[in-house]
Amino acid sequence: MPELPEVETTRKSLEPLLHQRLESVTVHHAGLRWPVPESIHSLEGHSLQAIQRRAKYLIFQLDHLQLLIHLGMSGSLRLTDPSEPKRKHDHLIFRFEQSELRFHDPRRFGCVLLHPSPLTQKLLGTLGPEPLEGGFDADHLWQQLQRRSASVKSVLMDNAVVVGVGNIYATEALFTAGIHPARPANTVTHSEAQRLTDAIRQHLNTSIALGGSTLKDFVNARGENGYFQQTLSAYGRKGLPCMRCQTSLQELRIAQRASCFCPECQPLAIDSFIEK
DNA sequence: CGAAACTCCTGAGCGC
DNA sequence: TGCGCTCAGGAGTTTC
Repeated sequence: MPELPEVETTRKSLEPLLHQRLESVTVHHAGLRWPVPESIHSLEGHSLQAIQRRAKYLIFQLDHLQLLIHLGMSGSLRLTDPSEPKRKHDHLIFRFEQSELRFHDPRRFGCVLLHPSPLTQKLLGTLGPEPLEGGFDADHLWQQLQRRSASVKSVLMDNAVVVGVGNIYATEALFTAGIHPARPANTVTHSEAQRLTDAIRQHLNTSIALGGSTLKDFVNARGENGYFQQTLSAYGRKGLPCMRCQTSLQELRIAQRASCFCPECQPLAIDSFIEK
């Protein structure tokens, strides 16, 4: 699933398209998260000037027009030779001068939209700060956590608080910071918020440095797990020994999402963490 | 306003 | 070999 590091890696990998002219757009399946607009064809004939990322959105600047793409749960963008046969779930094909860009998304949770529009302005307008930029720090996070009684994990995953922290990074950051995922957000101390902030940045930066290795679904030609998956300490490790204390990891469902944690390293009871 | 449930979708994994 | 089931989950929408 594309997390922020995968989206950033995708952005960088598409730089060969810069300054190429978009010859045509072919829509094979318009039924994404929102319908692909007919006006997508207005991009034809324009040249790609820049590719930016905001949260998990990619924004393609084509002269004065902007294309907004979100990869959802299962989306990917691939540069291919035009002679390569279309794969199942290749929903859009952007034909540039030198190569083709194909939007592939089996689950169709992604979207391809022209920006700005009322919808895209709403989508981008409610986003919180980027986790790797200056607007995100312990003060900001702590203030946001203070006003919420929901679990700290669900607040971390709220895009209005900070963008780009999905289930994997929230799970890992909470483990690293030693905070139980079900802790009410407003019980998190400022120093814990500092640890969380540091852990979120650390995990995102590490993953970007590894090229945003695909996580759960990735298996290489020899059937081995992806490298980044082997660096995970908590996500998907229910029943396995904690890498710190060997205690068996447990799993909760928080806001409909699997949440693994170490009951020793991430205590929930108040007296447990006050002693430390 | 916040919180929690619900929704979209397909492929993988499993039991039979 | 294949059927039916469950699960995975980003994030907008709905309901309270």
